[in-house]
Amino acid sequence: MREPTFWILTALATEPRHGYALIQEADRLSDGRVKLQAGTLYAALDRLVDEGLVQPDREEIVRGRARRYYRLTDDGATALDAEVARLQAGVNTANAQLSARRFGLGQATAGLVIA
Amino acid sequence: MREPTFWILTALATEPRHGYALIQEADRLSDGRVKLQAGTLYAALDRLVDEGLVQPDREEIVRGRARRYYRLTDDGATALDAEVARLQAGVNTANAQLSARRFGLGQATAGLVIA
DNA sequence: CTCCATATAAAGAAGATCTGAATATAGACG
DNA sequence: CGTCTATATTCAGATCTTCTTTATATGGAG
Repeated sequence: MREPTFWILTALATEPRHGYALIQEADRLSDGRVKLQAGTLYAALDRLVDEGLVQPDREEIVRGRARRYYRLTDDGATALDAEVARLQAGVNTANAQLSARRFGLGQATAGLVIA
Repeated sequence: MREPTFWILTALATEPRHGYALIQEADRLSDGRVKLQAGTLYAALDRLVDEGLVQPDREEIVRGRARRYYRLTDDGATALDAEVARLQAGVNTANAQLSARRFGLGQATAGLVIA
């Protein structure tokens, strides 16, 4: 699962949202780090609907513009759960490796003497 | 950063390794979940050297075959560190969203009465 | 003698994302 | 009154990484 997809599912986890709202929610949830591109978003939504991770929810017309709402399916929540576990495992492994690296290189600290 | 790249940097964090050893190390570190493809690996190594995250270390000839070792640069370690922090932030956010979802849906537990 | 593990390389396809532009309307600002 | 910005979706084309497949080479196991 790629990052934009991950953030779309994450943003949809709490409640149904329409495309444009997802762009803002991903931005908010990530403290401004994730800027979903419109092209990426709508293509990903179509794909996620095909895969059954997301479902069309309802459609509203606000100020002449259609808002198409999507919601996370149970399969989608399960997939996001699995992805989170996978990512956490990778993060833990990388942290352990980086710690070992620092241990190997930072030999000065091992010889630190309290004077 | 994509996953194969992430695992290459993670596997290189502790000591220099050659390509084939990286395939095995990524497999081991991920408990068999990550199978680096040879095509992916060697292409990624070239790219990472270009980007300065990895450096050629030394070359050995074992049983007529060349082993080209690579090691993680300080920039590479910094990049992996940053990636780990980024991933952890995403994981935390997704977990919070998934918890909120469960809270919203699993209303039965809120009304649980000790009889 | 063939199969398997070791070790790297390179070409072509696949697939998600990115870039940029198009379309449409309401409200704000000057 | 006209322009700019925010809202909202769509599409075409490019990019980039990864995947697949194939090729090459050799030592050891069966």
